[in-house]
Amino acid sequence: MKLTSKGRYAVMALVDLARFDGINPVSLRDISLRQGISLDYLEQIFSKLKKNQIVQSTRGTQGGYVLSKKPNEIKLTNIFHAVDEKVKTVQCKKESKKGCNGKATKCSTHNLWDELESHINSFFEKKSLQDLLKNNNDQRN
Amino acid sequence: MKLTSKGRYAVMALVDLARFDGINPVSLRDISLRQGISLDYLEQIFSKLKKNQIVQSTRGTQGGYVLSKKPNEIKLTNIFHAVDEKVKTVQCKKESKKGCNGKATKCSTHNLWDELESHINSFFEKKSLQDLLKNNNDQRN
DNA sequence: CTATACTTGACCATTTTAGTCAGGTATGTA
DNA sequence: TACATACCTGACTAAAATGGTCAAGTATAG
Repeated sequence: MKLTSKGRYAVMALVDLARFDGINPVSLRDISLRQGISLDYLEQIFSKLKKNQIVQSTRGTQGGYVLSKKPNEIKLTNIFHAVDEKVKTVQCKKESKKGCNGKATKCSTHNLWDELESHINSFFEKKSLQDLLKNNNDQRN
Repeated sequence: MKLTSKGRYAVMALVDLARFDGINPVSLRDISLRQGISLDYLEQIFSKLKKNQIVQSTRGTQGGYVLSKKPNEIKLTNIFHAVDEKVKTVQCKKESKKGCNGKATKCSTHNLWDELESHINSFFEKKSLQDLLKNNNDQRN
């Protein structure tokens, strides 16, 4: 099991965005430099965040991104969901109504993954961007 | 995030092993047929399970595998650990004592993954093979 | 002695990941 | 209006992980 970088980068970038929120929107270039994430990759990620109404963009000189909501209203679930970071436990290849993999019954581990998914999702439901900010006030880059 | 098949197969095979535990050890060939898992792949998996003292093997005709402990003593943690199924949250590429990725401080998501790991592991700590058997008494293949 | 079963290690096709690259479009400012 | 800045889109790709296969054994019960 693993978490991919895309989800981690999304969270890092949003924390950065929240922290440097001010008069002007924050440009991806700045985030790229501060967080050490490729600009091109950030654009891919922010494109998805925008589609999911987590951030808003302003074009033109001095443009950039702003959070759509307050940090405490943005749950990690929202972020991961936005960047297609799925908590996908290994599914049975062919799942029918009755069973898995062409068998007549469900495989013995079927319920297990369902439970695990709930368990993990509940973790991400509880955590908001605000929670991460609290722990990192002293970190400016 | 995802769980790989190896861990799932290991659990499925052990559930099968526990269920068909009898006078003779259970051969991998039987498990392979019942669970629809490639024999060669099962051998890889059981080699690791054996090294971690989760199963014991008997060679020769009518040989096979047996659980080393009772089903309620085998936690899922043990199984996943044995087959190298790590709950690896994405680590920072270069983590030093003070910071990540060559920076002076820890990255903003660092603690998050640690917490998540604990959260997931606690789930696997609670579940034993016995728990899975209970839910699947009616499933004979 | 031989069939069965475990053991080991090399190998590989496919998929996913983590980006890069190229070529846009939109807009604030001078 | 020009132009620099910033967002936007989609195609492409090297490297790693995944999910196995294949070959060649060794050990032992009967």
